[in-house]
Amino acid sequence: MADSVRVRFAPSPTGYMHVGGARTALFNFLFARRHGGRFLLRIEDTDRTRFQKEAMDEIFSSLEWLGLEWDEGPGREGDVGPYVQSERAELYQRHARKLLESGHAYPCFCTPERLAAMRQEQERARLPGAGGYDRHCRNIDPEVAARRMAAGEPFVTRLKVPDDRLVTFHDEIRGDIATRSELLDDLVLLKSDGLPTYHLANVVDDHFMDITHVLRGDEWISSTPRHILIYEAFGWSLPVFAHLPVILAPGGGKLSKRHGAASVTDYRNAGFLPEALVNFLALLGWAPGEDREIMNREEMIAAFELARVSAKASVFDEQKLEWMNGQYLARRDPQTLLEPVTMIWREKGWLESEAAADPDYRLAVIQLLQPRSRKITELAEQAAYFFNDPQEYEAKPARKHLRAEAAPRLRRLVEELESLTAFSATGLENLYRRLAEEMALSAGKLIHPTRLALSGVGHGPGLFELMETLGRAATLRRMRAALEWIVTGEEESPPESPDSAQKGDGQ
RNA sequence: GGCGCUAUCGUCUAGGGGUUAGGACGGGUGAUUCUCAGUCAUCAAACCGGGGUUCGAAUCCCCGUAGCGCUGCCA
Repeated sequence: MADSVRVRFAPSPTGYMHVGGARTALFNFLFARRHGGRFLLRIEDTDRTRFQKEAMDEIFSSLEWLGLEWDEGPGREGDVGPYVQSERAELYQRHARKLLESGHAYPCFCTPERLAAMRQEQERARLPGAGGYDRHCRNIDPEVAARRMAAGEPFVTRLKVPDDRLVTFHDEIRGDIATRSELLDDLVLLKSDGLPTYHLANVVDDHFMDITHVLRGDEWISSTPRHILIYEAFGWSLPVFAHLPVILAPGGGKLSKRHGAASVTDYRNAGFLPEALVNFLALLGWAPGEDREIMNREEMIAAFELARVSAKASVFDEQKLEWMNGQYLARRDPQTLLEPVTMIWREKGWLESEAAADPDYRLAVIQLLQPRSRKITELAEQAAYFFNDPQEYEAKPARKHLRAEAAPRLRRLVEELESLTAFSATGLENLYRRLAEEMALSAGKLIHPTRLALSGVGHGPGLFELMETLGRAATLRRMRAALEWIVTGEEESPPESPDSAQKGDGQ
């Protein structure tokens, strides 16, 4: 199985785990599974100044939450580890030395100051086609260079980029891409701190980790010719390349925290389900070709093809994500929602009552709200009246349904409800229908005032299910309170906005 | 500035020389119903511009324009 597929996701632990990164990881994962290959995780932490421990933890927890299990990587050692680049420094140094010895690279003693001045000068002169390192150290006499190195003078190792070469490679998504080598400058392979740059580490690792397909963000397209030159310098064979399109924010531009949510953690906290986020991300830049949208993991794996990945950047449409999340939320086993939703309720301090302590009660509430919520947070927030009697009534429906004429009807309902034997959804519905007929009213004239009395808002689950869940005691208590409110004529008081109960995004 | 990548409804996309240019989200309308959500039905909504190739171009080629990326001892 020497030539079976091996792909990797190689994030750098320098910040939060962006959904774009998650999508790259997902495509790698799907591709590996599709071909019965291996999905590796490699941590690219060669920039010590930008390294963040929390970022590393976030990479792990985000991938785990999304269910993107890596076959090899930190915590799951394979034959080609370690999988953290800072632990492989010696390997890169050895290979940089090889290139120095073979004449493919040379030491560069230029100071950061000189390089900055050089760049400034280039900028000023606006040299067409130039730019990049000016090869100042490329032709230092080898003897001199060796002496300076031995003397401990700091240096970096640079690749000796050949002149006048056409560097070509095939991208599985975009086709053939060609670049003239003289447009590439002599890039740094090994930094003066002894750690490799991304370019060197990436090539060396992909080679020794037997990576067969490099699927990465398209910001790497212009680096790929450099990487190819490095492969050639070592005499190594090339992996297959495929550059994935980027994910943009709605206005265009990078999706960042400024747009609200950008990281996997943000979406998790906002109440999204991992399977919904995965499904949504999969469809950003890829389409199975049939008009399918909702797909589980196995279906996505079975259908995934690189040839069907788009080359075009796509905009992250949160509304569609919400719709998709709602689809998954409605179909979720309510039992699996109990824990996350309870957590939110507990934070809100809604679980004080005896009824709320009962998991069966909470489960019933979840089932009632499930089909009318798009996010876990939204579901949780909608449940306020299941735990506390309404303190006020939504103004608009209250004006309509809690008028003076509703009072006698509510009074009658209270009487009947006190003695109703079957306090169940069907029993309640029968009662309401019967009374409506008896009183020569439409059922709505009874239903709406009751809903207001019980929930304080004009929308929500079916009234009879609501009553059954709330139970007789709470139902009667709330109806009497509403009656009191009507009688004491408080109707002018609540100047609250008609839809103040909306607006549901978790904080 | 240089180099590169990209370009179908507002958004995600299907299609790839001859199609009523299809689906989904969002929006409109209607049905169901006690409200909301859901569901179902239905409507509006697109081939960036200009040249070329061709009997015929959204599709192939070129140019332009726009967006994005790279141009670091960052990844």
